[in-house]
Amino acid sequence: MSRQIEGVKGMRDLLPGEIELWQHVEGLARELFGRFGYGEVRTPMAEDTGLFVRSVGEETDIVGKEMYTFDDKGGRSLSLRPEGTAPAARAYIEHAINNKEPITRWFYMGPMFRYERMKTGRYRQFYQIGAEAYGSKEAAQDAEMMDMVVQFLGALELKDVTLNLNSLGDEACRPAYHAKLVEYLQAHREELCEDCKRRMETNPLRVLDCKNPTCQAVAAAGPNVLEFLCEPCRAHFDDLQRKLTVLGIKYVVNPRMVRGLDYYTRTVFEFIASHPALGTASTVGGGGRYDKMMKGLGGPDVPAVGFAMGLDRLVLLLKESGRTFTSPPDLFVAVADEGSQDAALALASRLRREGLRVDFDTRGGSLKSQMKRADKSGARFTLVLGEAERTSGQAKLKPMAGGDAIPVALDDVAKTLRAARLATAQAGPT
RNA sequence: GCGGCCAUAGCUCAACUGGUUAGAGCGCCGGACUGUGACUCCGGAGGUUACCGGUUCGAUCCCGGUUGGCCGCCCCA
Repeated sequence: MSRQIEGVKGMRDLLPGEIELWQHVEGLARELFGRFGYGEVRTPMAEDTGLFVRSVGEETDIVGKEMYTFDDKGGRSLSLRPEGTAPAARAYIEHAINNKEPITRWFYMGPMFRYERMKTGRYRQFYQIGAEAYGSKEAAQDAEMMDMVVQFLGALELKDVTLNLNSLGDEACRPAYHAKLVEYLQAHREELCEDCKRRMETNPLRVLDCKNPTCQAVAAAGPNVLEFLCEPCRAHFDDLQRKLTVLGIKYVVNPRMVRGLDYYTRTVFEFIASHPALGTASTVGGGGRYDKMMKGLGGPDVPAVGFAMGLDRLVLLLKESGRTFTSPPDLFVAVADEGSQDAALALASRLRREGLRVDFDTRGGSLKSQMKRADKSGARFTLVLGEAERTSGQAKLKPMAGGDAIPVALDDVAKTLRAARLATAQAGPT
């Protein structure tokens, strides 16, 4: 018995009706990021597994248990990319971009893959829009990038998104904090939940953002990462906050925000949305500075800062807002008699060549059924083409929303429709 | 990876403690109205009740497994 073939768990199809939302978000990103001087890059979906192990970190959940890893026929270990920063860095290094220009701004969008349990706003193939800025260690670069995200979320008209900010220090000051934190946690070991007892060994920073109330209390009373920052890190963080203020960007300093990727130094940030539809998937974007990663991958010693947003979650919020982004046809061409089929096909072709969106039922059928189809298509006007129109060269544009039909010469249809479209645009969105 | 809930038409859901031919609304197609959609009325198509197995005279219903979906934990986008 042949079983129905289904899509892979956690990977879904995006069909017309929904895809317009995705295109809207992607289009805004391309336009806006371009304004900030970011150029689009596309890297392969699969990379050498070692790339992620060395950048994201062997002990992270992402690398430790969420990667789609497989051997190709040549015996190489490949992994479907679980995030976009490492592949972009690899490309930057491989093409020796640092020798060509001092500052490089890149953005990317596309699918990422993580093998994990699905729920709202979380999929095994999910989509990110991200950006990376290479070559500047200045806080101004961090601020510019956050400004770009803020402007982007604004363009999407998404409300109730909070910017959370923190600094994790660098190789000069982090070890001291790390040691102090472990020492503190050891002393309070019995108050922590089971997970946190384990985290103490594997990744003590993670205890800081445990959701367990008791753990939160312990963490809150413990050493504060910001108080351990060395002078240069302190100055960088202060500078960043000053610049955000200059830009009018609101933020919250959250000294207990850590992130699940090991490559971050100094600045880390997250954009958190409060909409209930997201459930526990409230982080719509996040990123930070990774000044040491390039060198760690065997590349040049180039500082960088980057972020990624979850396109799936942005689309979810946009869907909740109830806004629609479909563009219905300008005109539906209906055929009154079989003898007019060819003329209708040719008319539609001509109008499309002139830039209009034209729908046309190639099956023909009764005029009534074509009218139903025209109604459903959402077309603003319908033109019925039959023998009478062909001989007279005159037709009528029937407004589907109601009102009087507009008489029009068959040669002037495009002109008339464009004028109508303009009139609507000037009247404002409805 | 752990815990809980769920799966009937394209969609949202029915089917009385296991009992003939699994229904409705919406949607789709056609007609009433043979050159004009929406509203109304009439008709039609569409199901191996997710899949596999078990209990039973008999399973959409009870049991087990598989697959998929939802929620919490974990983690993240």
